[in-house]
Formats: sequence, C-alpha cells, structure tokens
Amino acid sequence: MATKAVSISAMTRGQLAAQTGCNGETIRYYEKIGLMPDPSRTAAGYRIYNEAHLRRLSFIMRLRALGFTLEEVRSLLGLVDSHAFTCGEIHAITIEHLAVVRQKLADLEKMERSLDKLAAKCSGDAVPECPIIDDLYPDAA
Amino acid sequence: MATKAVSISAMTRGQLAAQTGCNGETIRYYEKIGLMPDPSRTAAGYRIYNEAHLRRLSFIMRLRALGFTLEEVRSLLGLVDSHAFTCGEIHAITIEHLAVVRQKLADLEKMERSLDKLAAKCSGDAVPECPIIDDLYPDAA
DNA sequence: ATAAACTCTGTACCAACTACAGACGCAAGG
DNA sequence: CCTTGCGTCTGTAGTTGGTACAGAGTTTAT
Repeated sequence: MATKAVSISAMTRGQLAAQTGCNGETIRYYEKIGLMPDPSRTAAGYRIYNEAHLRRLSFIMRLRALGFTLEEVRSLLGLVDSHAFTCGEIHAITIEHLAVVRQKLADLEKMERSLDKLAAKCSGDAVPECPIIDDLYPDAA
Repeated sequence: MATKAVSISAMTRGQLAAQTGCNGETIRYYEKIGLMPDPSRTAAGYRIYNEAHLRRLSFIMRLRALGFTLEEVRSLLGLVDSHAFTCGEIHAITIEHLAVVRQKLADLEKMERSLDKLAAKCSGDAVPECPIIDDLYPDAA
C-alpha cells in the first residue's frame, strides 16, 4: 500500500480563497459572523482549512450566487448542520426565494422599459434641452 | 385683485415627505449629502420647503426609481443646475445606465432559471433528504 | 541573510438609508 | 392656563455584505 497521505486537504486561507474564488477577507468575515467554523491553527496562529471547510464555503457561495441573503444562508446551514430538514421545507424555501427574485426581476423590467421609453424620446443632439429632463424634472429652474 | 397668496407652497418636512412619499429622515439625509439645498428655517429652527424643493425631490425620486445611484443623481443634478448639458449627453447617460440595468436583469434571470431547475428536482416530500441540498452541498456531513 | 510574499489582528470604509435618544416647539382641548 | 400629544430638532448608531487598510509577525525562496 502507498504511504501517501489519504487527505491532501490542508490549506491556508489564501489557498482556500484560490480554490473557491472567494475573497480571503470574506472568509475571515464569514468566520466572524459564524457562517464558517473557526478553523484549527498552526503554532504561529495561521488558519488551517480542510475539505469540509472547502465544501461548506462552496455551498455558501452557491447560495449567494442564487441570491440568498447571509441570514438565509445561516438558516439553511442550520438546517443542514442539524439534519433537521425535509425535502418539503427546502422546496418551500426555494419557492419563496424564487418569488423574491421574480419581484426584483419585475422591478428591473419596469426600470428597463421606462429607460427605454425615455431614451427613445431623445434626439441625442448637441442642444441644451432634453425631453428626458423635461419629463423627469418639469419646470426645472 | 385677490389678496390670496400666490404661492401655497410653504411646507414642513413632514408635509414634504407626505407630498412626495419620501421618508422624512431621507430628506434630512439628502440635505446632509448635498443633494437637496439647505431650506430656510422658522425662528425656532424648523425647516421650510417650497415648490422648488418639492420638484427637486420628485426628480431625485424618479431617478432613484429608475435605478440611478446617488452619485449619478448628484451628477445629473449638477448638469441640470448649471444648464451645462446637451440632449446627447443625457441620452448617453441613459443608455449607459440601461446597460447596467440589463446586466442586472441578466444576472437575476440566471438566478431564476437555476432556482426553477432546483425546485423542479425536488419531491417536496416530508423526507429528510433533498436533491437541492445534494446538488448544492454534496457530501454534507 | 534577506527580500518577497503571505498571514495575523483590529478597525475603518462603502451605499443608501433607517432608527433611535433626548431636547424642544406648537396647536388644540379642557 | 395647563396639559397632552404630536412634530421637529440634533447627532449618532445600526443595517447588509463585504472590502481595504495599518502595522506586526511568519514563511519561503534565493
């Protein structure tokens, strides 16, 4: 049998950052607010991370990319950590969050349409008057 | 001729807030950061606003509703205040901002599609395992 | 040996507000 | 005239999700 280490997972903060694409300061921040556990340390106080940290941070980053807030991430981590969830609960949380995302989409679409309409009114000429301003700031002194 | 006042515009902060839908504290904040001019005051120090304040605050709120940042609002106000703008410039600013809004839309649409896919995988049953979690947090201890 | 690169801690900063605390002011009812 | 209750005043702190130092110590490469 090979004597090679079973785990290749020991990492510094910089290495974890490089592996995950997460900013190194953000890792420290997640520890401070309790999303990431305090890692073990070298004699000199340097953080040492392992595969579990890597997987947890990746999970957090995926949730953030889906638009979950840090509080939502915290509560999802709580459910997973305690194994106290059902598929139904997770589904419900996902659907609820989807509704929030769709509301933001609707808001942005409204902005887009308004901006588009405004831009269309405009001649774009080098004249010191503009229908956009007339629209948004009527009678501007 | 009637002796009735030509202007009915004198307002307290609370009245301006009610007229515009802007939070009263936010009005104070906009004054602090220089978006709104310092209003005149009563002998007791109470702010007094007029129609010009009302129109200016409405303009700011419309720009905010279109997604412009306060720095963008500040610079647009600068252009309008100094009459130093052309229709072409305003058009360009609008188009640039539209691109930012569309990028945000694209990001949110990506989130929406991902969440939709995840939700579809889920049985929604009362079982303590979930394909969403398996997807996002593989091998969660 | 020494320079470069990394890490440590704590703190300050960003947007864009919002929410107090504690002290006044003001108008209406009794 | 007095009280009650609301509005307003100031300044400061909190929010979300990080990012960016300063100044010190550590590790690595040459």
